[in-house]
Amino acid sequence: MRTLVAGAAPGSPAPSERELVHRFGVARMTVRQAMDALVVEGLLERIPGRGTFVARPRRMTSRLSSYTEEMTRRGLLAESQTLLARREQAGPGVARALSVSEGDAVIHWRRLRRADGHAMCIEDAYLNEILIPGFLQSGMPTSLYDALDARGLRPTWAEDSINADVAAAEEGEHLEIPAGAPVLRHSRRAFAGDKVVEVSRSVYRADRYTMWLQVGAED
Amino acid sequence: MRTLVAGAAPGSPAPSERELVHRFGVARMTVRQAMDALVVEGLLERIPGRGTFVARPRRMTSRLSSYTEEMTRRGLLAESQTLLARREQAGPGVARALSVSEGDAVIHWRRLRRADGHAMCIEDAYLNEILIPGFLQSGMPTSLYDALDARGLRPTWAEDSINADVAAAEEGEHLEIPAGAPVLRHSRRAFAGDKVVEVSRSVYRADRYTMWLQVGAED
DNA sequence: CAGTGGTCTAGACCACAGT
DNA sequence: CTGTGGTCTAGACCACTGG
Repeated sequence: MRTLVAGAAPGSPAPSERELVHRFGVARMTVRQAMDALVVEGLLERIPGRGTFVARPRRMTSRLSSYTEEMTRRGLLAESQTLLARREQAGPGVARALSVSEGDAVIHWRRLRRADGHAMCIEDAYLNEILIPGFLQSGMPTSLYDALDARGLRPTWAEDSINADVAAAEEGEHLEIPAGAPVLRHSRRAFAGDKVVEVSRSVYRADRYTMWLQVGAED
Repeated sequence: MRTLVAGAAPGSPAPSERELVHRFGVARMTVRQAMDALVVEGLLERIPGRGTFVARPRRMTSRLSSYTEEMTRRGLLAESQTLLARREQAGPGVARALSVSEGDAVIHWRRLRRADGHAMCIEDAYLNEILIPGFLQSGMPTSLYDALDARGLRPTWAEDSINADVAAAEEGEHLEIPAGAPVLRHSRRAFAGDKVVEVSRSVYRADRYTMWLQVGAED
């Protein structure tokens, strides 16, 4: 049934409901229910009195993308340098954010991230070790989200907070900016289903990074 | 029909389809279609073999909200002081962002925004005068988004960019911070359908404002 | 005008929950 | 077992579009 839409160009007409009734020998309500599913998926568009058409792809609500994906999209080469990767006991803040108990084992992964060789941000990621046993031993992956994906834990949504601040001294050293230079701080709780799979705090050089996002959905 | 769901607690059962058939004297397909609409809206949840229930509110993909709505949600009183409201000719940047031609008439509206009486941000909004004729003459509304809504132009999605910076001298005067203090800059192109209805640049005091958003969708 | 989607009827059989 | 939603049939009338 989806084959009707498979490679069709946006705007091209789909077969009419009554034609599909004859072609498949089913009732029109049945045809309509099948097409309804494609309409809510955004693959088809009905226009009363005219017909049903292949919809132009709807603008997506901002998808959750990793640093690597984001930089690649900007045409930059993403690199990461691990500054720290170890097992820790969750402190009160991290425990609450990860929805674990204080003292539970978490993985703390700090990376300096570069784009085209230039220091861009420092990211502190915290992961629930229960969800990804053996993560540290298995060799650190390049992309955290890919690694989570391989375990069926790719985050699909997140709660983010963003604010402006100035760099602390040690942050400035890694980012190659003076202490007190403006930075963008980005905190994230990333979810797969209703499980928190990642909590992270990132600090970006304000002179090199502007966050882009699309909010809300078209229609 | 929605009254069936109006004040009901999440998880409470809705009347069964066959009961509604008897109550309203319509066919079951009709009842199902009406309920289907509520299901896709996320108000009802079907459980085969058990019944239909009032759904727990779905986590929303970040909705587009105005400053007023956002502050209200935080429990703060939003206030606005108009610093400037006039007709201008679009410069190159604003023209491109608003998808109009350079020199076309645009409305420029600058406001100092407060929360609980404290200076929070300065917002420069640009509107396409073609879309909202007589806007300046009709008395400035409190909420821009409400005013657009009344004209059927409530933005449903936007392209945002966010970065960190330091306050310029005149910004600092309005925001009551020294020049050079950290600020969050937020630019927005807001759309209703595929029409750009608002282009804005806001500058927030970093010490008072953290942006919160939810990105991606559950499921 | 003929063709389209939008809506509706009055039944039917199925798989599945709970008792 | 009964009741639920899931699916389906074979029609029907409507409002709208385009030629």
